Amino acid sequence: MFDTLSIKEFSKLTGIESSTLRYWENIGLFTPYARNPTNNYRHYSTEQLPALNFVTTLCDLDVPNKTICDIKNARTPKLIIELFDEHAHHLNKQLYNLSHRYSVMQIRRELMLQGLEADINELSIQEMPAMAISIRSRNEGSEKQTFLEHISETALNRVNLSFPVAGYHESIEAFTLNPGSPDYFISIDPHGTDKKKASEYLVGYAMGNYGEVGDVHNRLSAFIRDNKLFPVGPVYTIYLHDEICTENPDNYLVQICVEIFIKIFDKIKEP
Amino acid sequence: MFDTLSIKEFSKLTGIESSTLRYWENIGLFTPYARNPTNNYRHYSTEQLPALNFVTTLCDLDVPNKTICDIKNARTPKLIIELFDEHAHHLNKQLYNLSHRYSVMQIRRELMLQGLEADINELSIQEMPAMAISIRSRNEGSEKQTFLEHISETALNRVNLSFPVAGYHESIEAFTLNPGSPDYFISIDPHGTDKKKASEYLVGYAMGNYGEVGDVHNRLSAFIRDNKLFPVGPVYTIYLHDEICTENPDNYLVQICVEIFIKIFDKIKEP
DNA sequence: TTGCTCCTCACGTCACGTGAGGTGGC
DNA sequence: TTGCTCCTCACGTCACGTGAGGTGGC
Repeated sequence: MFDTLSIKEFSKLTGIESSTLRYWENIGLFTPYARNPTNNYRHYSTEQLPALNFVTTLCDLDVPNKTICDIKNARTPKLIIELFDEHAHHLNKQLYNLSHRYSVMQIRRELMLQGLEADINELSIQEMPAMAISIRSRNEGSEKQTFLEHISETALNRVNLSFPVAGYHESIEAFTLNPGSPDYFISIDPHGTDKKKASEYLVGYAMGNYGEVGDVHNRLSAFIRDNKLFPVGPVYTIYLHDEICTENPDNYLVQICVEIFIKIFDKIKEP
Repeated sequence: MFDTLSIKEFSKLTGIESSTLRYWENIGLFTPYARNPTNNYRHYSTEQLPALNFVTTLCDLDVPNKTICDIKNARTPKLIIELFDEHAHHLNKQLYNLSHRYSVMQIRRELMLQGLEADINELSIQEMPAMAISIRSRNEGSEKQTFLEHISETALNRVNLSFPVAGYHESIEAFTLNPGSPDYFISIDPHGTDKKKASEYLVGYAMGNYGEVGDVHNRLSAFIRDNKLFPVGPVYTIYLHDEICTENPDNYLVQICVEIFIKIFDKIKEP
């Protein structure tokens, strides 16, 4: 008789917990090579490693234990190919979901940090890099939606919702007129096919629930007037802090970016 | 008072099962907006969607319900960033595992199909494309390992094991001498950095447990002699059917590929 | 009275993990 | 006698799902 391993040794060799090995025996998934007749100890053998590999490989593919049991004694290449085909879709979906969640986490981390580091009482002119976004919907019709109405309408689409929400106003005038109802609702989505242009922006902040921006539109207008700026492009309202990181909507932090004209004179001054 | 939704309506809006909503209320994770005082029905509101988004976003990141409960009323950007940082590693590992499993499934599917379509009693000359592999270990020393010994020694490395095992003999002579103990053990790993060369191969098959090839080495030698072939390269023994798709080791199917010299005369004849 | 939606509460499920109490051989 | 490894068996865990029995308003 060749070498045989105790449950502890076999557990160490394979990385599978003793409790799991006992459970797998109970449900008939994987049985020890033999039992010691006097003390009833389990004995495993290295000859069983291929049999174990069958079990762990299918486990890893999220095939239920019950199914593995059922096909164990009847497995054929045809059957396993069919099983794989069934599970391919499932795995693919999981893979997509997981990478999506990872993106959500990363972009939210980034925005939260920006919020923490921002001087939220000041207005400033910043050169901002391009940022991928995706358009959720155009906000048109007789009654323009607010952020909350938009969120309510698209609640089903959880994939979209989990990326931070933002608004897009076509001009500073549109923003000033109705800060809470942008012309487009967008998502800060790193895989989005649209872009927030790399450009010079006048940047301000406001705190409050979705759509509430306090007096920031007045302060922005005054700043533009005083500094003789030329706001040219759209206005982005980007929620850096939202329900994910604070309970009280009064603490939501929104960044307002107004694209401005880069004065040619300043440009020339640069090296 | 504005519009309020029944549990069924809210479930439909959000895609979350009624039973889950009830469970989440039980553990204090997510509470309805109000209750009807007479019949005790739950009422939900669209105003709750951000609060729900907080819960589902963290759920999606595999944060335990208990943890979500605990931080719900104390969440701050700092805390959430810390939580994300903790989970980033976890998610990354999952992502890696999942894509690995997908690869395992795909390559196994491919090999199983090849096994099903092969005429296993015939020898043939085939032009085979390059195939990515990875070297598991060199098989050297006084006593050369068999496949089973190798599998036993590397059992802990489940990631490696789940790819199909193959052998690499440096020459047809080495293979004939000891078919069950190759010079290298390799994995059929689509992301491997090594390669089975694209070339013309003499291909045969054998059935049986790891290392058992019956008389195929004799048949290969005879074929080479009769057809005046020049075996130049290594010999690959690739398990197309193994423990994953059949219980009885007698049914394992191994493909033997002997790289042969492509006669220049034949080459010139091609268009 | 009949449907209908909702309610509570207990128990089931899946794949284990834990812990109590006991055994065999050095 | 003391450790040590192993045993069985019952119960716990996590995040729900299911199903029985009952209620309120049309």
